[in-house]
Amino acid sequence: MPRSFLVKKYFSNKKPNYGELECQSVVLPRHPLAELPTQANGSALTCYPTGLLYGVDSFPAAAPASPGTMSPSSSPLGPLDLSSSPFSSSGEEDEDGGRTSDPPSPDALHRAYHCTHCGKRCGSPAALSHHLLSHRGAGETQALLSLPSIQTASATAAIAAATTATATSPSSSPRASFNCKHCPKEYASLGALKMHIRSHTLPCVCPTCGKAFSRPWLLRGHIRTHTGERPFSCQHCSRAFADRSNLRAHLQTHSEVKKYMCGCCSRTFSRMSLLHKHAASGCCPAQ
DNA sequence: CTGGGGAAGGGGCCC
DNA sequence: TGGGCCCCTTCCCCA
Repeated sequence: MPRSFLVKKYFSNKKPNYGELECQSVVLPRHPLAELPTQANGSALTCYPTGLLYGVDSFPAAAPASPGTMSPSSSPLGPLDLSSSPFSSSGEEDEDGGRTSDPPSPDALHRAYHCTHCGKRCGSPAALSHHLLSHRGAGETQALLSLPSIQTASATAAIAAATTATATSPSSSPRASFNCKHCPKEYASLGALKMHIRSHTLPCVCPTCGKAFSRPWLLRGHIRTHTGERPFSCQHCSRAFADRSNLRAHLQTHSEVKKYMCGCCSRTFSRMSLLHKHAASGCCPAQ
């Protein structure tokens, strides 16, 4: 999920204050990515990823082309000021140190329309998206329909092979680029590419059920589904959650004014998915 | 149909 | 450079 348009680190503030979770306001990008076909469901991952078929991610790898860069003013789904929320812990706005999905500033948006490959300036996200296609060679868009079997035990070797074999410099790019061997994605750093490749090799295997994950912490979260551990408790009710993001979503249910607002009817929702459903149901037929 | 919970994916940042 | 953690987002399922 391209989220690079989210400038999360305006200043350093590593430790989150979960008392502020309820009063965060976020951008409500209504982007077509939500309608893109998704990858294999969970059941397909319950065994080693032998012979997995990976769908072609035809979406431009460069995040700025994501519709998420659209100007908030262009969307009916605008940010919502929740300063009046009854569960606001402090009443101060944006206390989270920029870790929210608040709309990027106009200046940031302006910068987002620059091609990360050649620096070309585009007038709109769509123009940038179209321009980015010019950087994509035919070979890059090949579908990986027959990914070689990769046992998790050899994941490290696979990563090494993939990175060394794919660290290339696109002919049209002024700087080094690292292309994934298994999908069309490309990254500016080797580390980012290696991180991505883990999503193909899935080196973290659950000892209980054998399900494989790309990151150790993903595996830890999964293990909680076996152990029943729920370390994230709601301060407003007795509920507890295994996942912090789920707690964050739950906290929205305690707020009278949810942070995802429909720009047409001003209804608010606790989750963006609910807002998307609402929009798709015909509230905003022009959108 | 809507709202909410559970589970998971993945990029970015910090150490 | 890599691990750990951050956050956001999505899908699925159920009430």
